[in-house]
Amino acid sequence: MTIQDSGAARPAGRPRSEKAEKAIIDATLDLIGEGMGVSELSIEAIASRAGVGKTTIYRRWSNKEDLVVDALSTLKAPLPPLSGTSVRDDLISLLDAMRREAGQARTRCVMNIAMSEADRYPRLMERFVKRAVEPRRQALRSVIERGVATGELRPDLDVELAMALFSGTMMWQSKWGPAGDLPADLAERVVDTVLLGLAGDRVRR
Amino acid sequence: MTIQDSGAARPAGRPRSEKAEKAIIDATLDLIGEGMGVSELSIEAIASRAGVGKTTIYRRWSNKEDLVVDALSTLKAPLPPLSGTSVRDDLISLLDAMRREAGQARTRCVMNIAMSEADRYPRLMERFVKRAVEPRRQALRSVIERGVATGELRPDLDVELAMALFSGTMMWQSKWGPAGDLPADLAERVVDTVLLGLAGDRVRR
DNA sequence: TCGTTGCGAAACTCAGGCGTATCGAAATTA
DNA sequence: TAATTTCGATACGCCTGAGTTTCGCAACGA
Repeated sequence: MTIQDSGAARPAGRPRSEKAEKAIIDATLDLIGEGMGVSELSIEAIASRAGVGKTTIYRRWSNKEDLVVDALSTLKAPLPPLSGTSVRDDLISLLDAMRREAGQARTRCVMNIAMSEADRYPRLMERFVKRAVEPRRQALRSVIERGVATGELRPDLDVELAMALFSGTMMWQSKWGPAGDLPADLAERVVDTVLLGLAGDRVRR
Repeated sequence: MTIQDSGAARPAGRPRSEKAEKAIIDATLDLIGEGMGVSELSIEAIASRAGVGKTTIYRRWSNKEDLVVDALSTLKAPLPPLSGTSVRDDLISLLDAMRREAGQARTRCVMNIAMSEADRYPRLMERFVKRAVEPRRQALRSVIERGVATGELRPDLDVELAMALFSGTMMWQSKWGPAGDLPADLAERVVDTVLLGLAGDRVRR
């Protein structure tokens, strides 16, 4: 029985530095947050930014894509708590979380990569979608389906189309809307506009 | 008075080949259409694809960005004719044009570049927005404003928000929607859903 | 015919980045 | 203390691609 016996036997030699590992991931996300695409990222720049030798990177990841996959996987997707009192309130909570995230440069840059480099790096996207996109999509779907069930939303509603309405509008605003932060009441205005419809009660088909 | 005196005096020597120029632009757009980002594009690949020497490129453009700016500037933005009979019909025409364009690989790749590389290549984007985005945006705005004026749309409608609703939804569908072509009736369904609202006549605020 | 300019092809220099190897120092186990 | 492994730093060979130069030929005006 040695002093250290937690789980697998610790191999001889100097242990790997967790600090270095974290610095590498952080440097990668930093550079992505400065607008670099995956192809512009260089291992040398990451090593330099992290204050680390290239060896330390290659000892852990065999190439750039593996590193980026891991780096993006660390991005959490903390969803806002939903009150559940009304569909309108929950939708506003979800969309307002999107609005706040769209104010962060890093989030915007990651979304850029997701939007444009999905075809070139399928492994990367697969994990990113599973980790970051799917939970949000599922939350939005649940709220909308509940609305249909409770009668707050039309019974014949196309749920997928409704999801595209909300997500697409917020995405569009963050990309092509007014520069700087999105207005604080944007989520509420989007939700009310979508729920009520552009025609108000003028159109009956 | 010489034989040739049309406008500026023709300089001595072999004239530049318009065919080569066209081949260079086409090759550039081809490569973009195959999913290449601006930074992945190489002058060598363009020259090779165009069947042209690098000299012939550098004689016309001083660097890659200038070439890409010119190449994207040649993309026309033919807007669909609008019947003007109803706002609903015109909206469907506009959105259906978006849907059809989203089916072309080249259009999707150009949009990818527009979405993700705007910050890195501001000159490129400035011209592209002016040439391709602005006309569509203006057409959509006109239709919506007309709808407000005629009473087909709510008088208190936020026009910019409405535009984001339509554009963002179509964009979202083309990027994250079902693989392959978008369904033929998508534009109509989006327009009717947005006009009527998700709540139907259930919500009065 | 002669001078000029454009053509494609090829060779060139230069910069940057990849992935590997080697170094002495540091951290750990035995 | 000895053996082992990682550390950051640095150098290395290699490749890609930018932008330039040179070459022999082609297309034009005079």
